[in-house]
Amino acid sequence: MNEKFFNLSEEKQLSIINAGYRVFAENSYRKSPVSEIAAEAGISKSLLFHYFRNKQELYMYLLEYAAKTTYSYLSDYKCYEQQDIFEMMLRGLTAKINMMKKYPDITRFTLRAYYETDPEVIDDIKALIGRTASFEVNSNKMKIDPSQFREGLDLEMMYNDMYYASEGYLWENTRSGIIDTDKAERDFRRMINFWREQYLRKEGE
Amino acid sequence: MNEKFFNLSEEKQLSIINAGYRVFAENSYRKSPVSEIAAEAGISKSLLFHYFRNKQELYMYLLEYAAKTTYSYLSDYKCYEQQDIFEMMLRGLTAKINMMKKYPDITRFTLRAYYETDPEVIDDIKALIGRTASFEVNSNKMKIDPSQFREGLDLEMMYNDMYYASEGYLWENTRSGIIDTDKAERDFRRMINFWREQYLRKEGE
DNA sequence: CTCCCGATGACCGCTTCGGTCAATATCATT
DNA sequence: AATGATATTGACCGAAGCGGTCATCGGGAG
Repeated sequence: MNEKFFNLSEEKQLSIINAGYRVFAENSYRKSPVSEIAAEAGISKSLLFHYFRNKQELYMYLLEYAAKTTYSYLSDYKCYEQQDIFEMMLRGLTAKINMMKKYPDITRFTLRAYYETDPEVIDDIKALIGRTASFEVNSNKMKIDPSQFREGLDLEMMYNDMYYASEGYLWENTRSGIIDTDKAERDFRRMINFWREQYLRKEGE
Repeated sequence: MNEKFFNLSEEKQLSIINAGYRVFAENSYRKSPVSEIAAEAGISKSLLFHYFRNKQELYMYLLEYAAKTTYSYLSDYKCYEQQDIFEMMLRGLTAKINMMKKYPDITRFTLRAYYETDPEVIDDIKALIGRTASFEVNSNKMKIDPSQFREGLDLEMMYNDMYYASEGYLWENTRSGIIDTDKAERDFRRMINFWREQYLRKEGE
């Protein structure tokens, strides 16, 4: 790819990147027109092909950028260093929300990439997945002290409930395209407090 | 549309309908090729155009069929007649799961239709939504007796939690295309029992 | 043998796509 | 103002894919 892309203002770069995420998130790789990305980014198709040799290169740049970005957000918010599972949850969700503030469609893009089957990109995608997947697994490695929770609580079910509810909320509020990130953050805080109230052992029990 | 379509065996009709749901669920209306639907249904494109005058008519048939099917499943399982909120939840989810057994992509299709913007179909879609939306609203009309729940429980949060967790589970297990419906039903039962345990007032409290 | 009809492959005109390129607009330097 | 280098574009191309049509095929009933 052309190094001149990095000389662009961050704003311009962002508008291209986010246009790419939007279009590739909504259509399969093959049916995502480069022209639509260029138009949405406010530049001509020719110029876009000036920065990226072809469609495949553009796509792969976006994919790798997404992986790097996701990892850096997760690191910045110290999601996996928490011992308190609620705190971990909150940080993870806050990280995600803040990432979506800057890259509204990056999550949908990544997800669609995960299931992409086009022969032009599938090999590279799988390679990248294999290279990055190892980070996410250790979310289950947490050693949590059962004594802090209510008696008889099924911890696995608790985790499932919280995980699925978060995913469900995000999905429900993402699929229309735009999400009110501030409201989402407030809702998450409320939700996690609710879970604390529900699952944690009460004083004197 | 051509009445001869209804003379086909149910199996053949199903294969056409489900092929349509799959393709229209994965691409926007405009980018969904009729040829792909025909191929997946195991018939020629010409024959498909023999049953449906054009793409628009095929789409609208699928959409109305989806609305009718959804309504009939929800009715059959008596989802909205329940007084117990957990029972209502279970029935609603069971209905959905069983519908997906027969029509694996109908939910994704309906959802995508909801956000479709193509001028060729948008007016008809909105008309149909306006005609059918009135059914779904009354899920909130339930009069539930707060005394059966744990003291101080935020009922709205409880409902949100259950709703989003269900959506999250379905989404997480649907997006790959195939869902193990039997496992999903077992998981839902487990989940709802977990919620009962969590939210309901215990004996002697 | 023939009539009928379910079913198809070949085909058409049109649009859209990825990608190129010559030409223009922009701007700093002299 | 002239020059040259760079940023940016619109017009264009060949190929592919699209929705939709139609002449034709094949097989079962009479």
